[in-house]
Amino acid sequence: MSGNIIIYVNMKRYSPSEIEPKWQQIWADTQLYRAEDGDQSRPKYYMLTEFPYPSAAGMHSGNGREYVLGDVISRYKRMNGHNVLYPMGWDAFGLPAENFAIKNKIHPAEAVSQNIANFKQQMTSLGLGFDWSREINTTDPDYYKWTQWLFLQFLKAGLAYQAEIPINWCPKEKTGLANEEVVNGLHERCGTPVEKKVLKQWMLKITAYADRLIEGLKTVDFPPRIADQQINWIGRSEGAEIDFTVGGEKITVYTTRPDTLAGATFLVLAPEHPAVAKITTADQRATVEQYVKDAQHQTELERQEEERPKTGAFTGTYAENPITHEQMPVWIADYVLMGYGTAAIMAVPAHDERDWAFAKVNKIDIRTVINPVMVRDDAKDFKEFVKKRKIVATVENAKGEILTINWGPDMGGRLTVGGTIEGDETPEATALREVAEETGYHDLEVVEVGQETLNYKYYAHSKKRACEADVNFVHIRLHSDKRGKQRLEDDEKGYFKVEWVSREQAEREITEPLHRYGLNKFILGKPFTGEGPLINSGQFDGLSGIEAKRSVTKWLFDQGIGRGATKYRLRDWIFSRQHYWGEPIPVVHCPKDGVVPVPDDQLPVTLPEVEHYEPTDTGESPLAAISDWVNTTCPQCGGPAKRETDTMPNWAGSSWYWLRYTDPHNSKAFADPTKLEYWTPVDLYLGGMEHTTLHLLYSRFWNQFLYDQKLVPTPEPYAARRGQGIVLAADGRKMSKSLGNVINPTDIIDRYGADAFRLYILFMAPYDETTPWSDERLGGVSRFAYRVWSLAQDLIANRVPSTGASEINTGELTVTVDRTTHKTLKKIHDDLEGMRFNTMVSTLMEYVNFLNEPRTRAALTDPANADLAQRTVRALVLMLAPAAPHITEELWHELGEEGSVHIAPWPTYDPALIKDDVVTVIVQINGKMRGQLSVPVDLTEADLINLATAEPHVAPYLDGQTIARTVVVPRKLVNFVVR
RNA sequence: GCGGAUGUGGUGGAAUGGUAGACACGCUAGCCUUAGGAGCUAGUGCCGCAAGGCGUGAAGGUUCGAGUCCUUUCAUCCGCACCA
Repeated sequence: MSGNIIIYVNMKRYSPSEIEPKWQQIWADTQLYRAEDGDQSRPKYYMLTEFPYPSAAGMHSGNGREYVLGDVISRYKRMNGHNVLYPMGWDAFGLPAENFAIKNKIHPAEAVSQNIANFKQQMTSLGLGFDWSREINTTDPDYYKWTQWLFLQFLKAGLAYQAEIPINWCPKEKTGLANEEVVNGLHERCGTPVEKKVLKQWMLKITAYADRLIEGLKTVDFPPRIADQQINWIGRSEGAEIDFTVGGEKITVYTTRPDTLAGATFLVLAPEHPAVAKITTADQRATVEQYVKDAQHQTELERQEEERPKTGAFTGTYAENPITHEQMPVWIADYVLMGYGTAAIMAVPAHDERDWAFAKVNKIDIRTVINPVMVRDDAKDFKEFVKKRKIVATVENAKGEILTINWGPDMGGRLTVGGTIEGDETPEATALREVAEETGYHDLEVVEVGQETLNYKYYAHSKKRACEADVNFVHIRLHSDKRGKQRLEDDEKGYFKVEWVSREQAEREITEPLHRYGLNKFILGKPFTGEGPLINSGQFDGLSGIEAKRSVTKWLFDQGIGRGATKYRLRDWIFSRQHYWGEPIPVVHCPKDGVVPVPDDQLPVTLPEVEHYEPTDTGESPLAAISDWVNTTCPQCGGPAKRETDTMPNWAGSSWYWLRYTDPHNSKAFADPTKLEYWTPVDLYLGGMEHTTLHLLYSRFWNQFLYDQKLVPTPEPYAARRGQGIVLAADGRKMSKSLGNVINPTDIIDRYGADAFRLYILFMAPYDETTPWSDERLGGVSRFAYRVWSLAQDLIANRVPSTGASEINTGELTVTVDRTTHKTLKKIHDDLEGMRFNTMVSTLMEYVNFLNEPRTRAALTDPANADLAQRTVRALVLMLAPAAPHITEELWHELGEEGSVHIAPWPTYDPALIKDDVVTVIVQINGKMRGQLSVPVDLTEADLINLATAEPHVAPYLDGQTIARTVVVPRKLVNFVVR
């Protein structure tokens, strides 16, 4: 290999800092990445990555990963003959720009344009192939004119409305927030605890599309975690609304469990429920008003505290349970939320944990209406059961400890007291008897006998038969420690220990389902929330599950006091912000005509030039202070009127931006229908997981609405969505300015070049995994780029075939090189199609390592093999082009090509060429690898077995053994099963 | 609590049910030199001098054969969460 040194010395050096800017300039000048509208000669491919908010900090490596992935796919698709649209733009409205402007005393637009220039430069230096002729900016009046126009379509369709509602208010940024922007009671952007404030807000009726947003997911290719998260967020639930008459007022409650209606022993309204004042009796008024006041002053954060005791206030009024005809007190409590369902519930303490806790605190009746049914796995397949009657007794002493019988780990573990009901004994009597017999304690008091009978099917292994037990539960308290002799059966003596354990220990260790049920019911406050046959429910007794729900709902409907109902967790989208730097909501308030949309020919409603952008304390937008702007004339009657001063949230511009890319300069429409028809839907949308329930949901909503308005051609905007993983800092923590562990793409490019950065991004992990950055591993990938360069230089130089000379290297090696090339072509193709970029890079590394093996490299640099060298280096350059566009473009031109490698056709593999004629077959004994054979592919099975039997490592294992079975997988393995 | 995902060397990560650890990083030893953030050679899952044995969070199961399929379980991460 000493010859290499000479080659290195004479070789043109690989210098990313020289070739990368050179090609970036040429690509820009030649508009290499320009997408052609309406080109029917090739399939279109719309590759979309989320446009960034152009912050002052510049691009971070998270953006970098996303755009590099999109770029690689774009380039691959383009080389495969697609008309690729890969656009980029700026989502530049929003508070950071406003805050930056306030701080630095410049106009937000100015701050934005500085940041954009910086971003664009960074993107270019990464070699990202965006079609810049389609660049958009949400803060450009030519763009937000159409954001406003689209908003007016919602308004005209009745899906935009104003409502006086308590909203999430951020006291620091002085603006209202969408529910999606509140995380754990804090504003997700600035971390300030969110308060409630009642304001008149513009709302978009996204809930009207709740079902469609769920259904639409079935028609698109989203990863399950994204689809599930959206479904979860929408939170569809089915149940019933039930009307109650309370003090002359009709109160409607929502429940998912109409089957438990007979178990409802009280009603609870949210403190903000409009009927509260009307139904409260005079003597309760002071208490109720105080409670409502307290609830108002709580922040979201306080309201979400864990293990918060259930508080509430009694209104003094009662409602009647329609099944039991019993009187149910009506309470208010903050565990019932204003925003969900009907803000009123029927409380069923026996079958709901929260209601149970509330009933306990406030001493309200608990009425059990379900007999639980449990089937242990081992009894599933049996038809016949031996019937039994049993009790489980949960015994508590004065210290709150639980009486347990410890059978030890192998004999059933820790239990409470259980036993069989004999003759016509009552459950209560059985429980007292069993406790005394098994533990000796006899000074006992029965606290409660459960109303339910649990049906339990199980297989008794000791007796080898399937049993069905009807079980009653008894809660017993120990009066004193007085203890007599245990009276035990012979098979019990000495096998268990009687032990008192703490509540916590009992919760950990008692796992047997029946004993656990008693513990949950009496001690832990976890009532049974499953389904089973109804009891204590009059005419509905015996019905269970769906059947019970349906019967009760139908009965309610027939009585005229209820109906089936579907509710969603999703709330309508609060679309108002009280800030300067956003799209003005394009309506005018006229004292005569009310809310009047600004006519299309007067759009856009542009932001006025102002001195101050600071938000106000009143909850009014700063625009309200600009009287020149606010005071206008009514488009309908021409009289004096005022402009709406709220602006749109920063999600508005991104709710339709992918549509604008198809026709970014259109001044007559948000986009030409034929261009929309050609380009949409987006074929692949790559973005961050954090947008799943925000931008991704909002933009699907807009698109579905626009589809209904016949303004866009497809119901779903994105045919496929993928989320890239987060790039962590080298220390495994999230990158953050405060930790000082941020990787700046520009630094990496300066040191290693864009191609190395891109290759490392692809190589570091599967694209959707969160993974730490590593400078060391980046160095490894950078060395790979150098190896490619030096290899390619050698091969390119070997371009003149020697005339007449016989090939020094045998034809066999030529075949091997070509075969490896074509195998690699296939693998790279498969990996790109499957988005397995990490293995794509490692496959290329293996390929280069193979070509660099002394024997191969010597052959490839031999003038006799000039043709082989040329086709090999061309294949390498083409395969590497999407990942490393600069080095490959440079080499492509050194190969004598005029055009760009990025519009060269993607190399295809020849299936005939990748077939091996010799394969390695492994030989196993009982599934363990013992030897290998190198054999011709077409060897007969009999010959293969013969060879395998004789293999030196294998033969000793077969000596004197009987071969019970021989498994042969052609071209793969032989497995001898011996006894 | 609900929903989703993930567990493989010192590290990032490879493995259509068929040789576990590809490709890299790091490390060890050696070579070379224009002394570099370089390059080259060899080695590197664990135990063992070796033969060999053991190894994919844990325990069962299916199979000729399991990292991969099934059951149970533990741990970690992400999202939601008083949603009736």
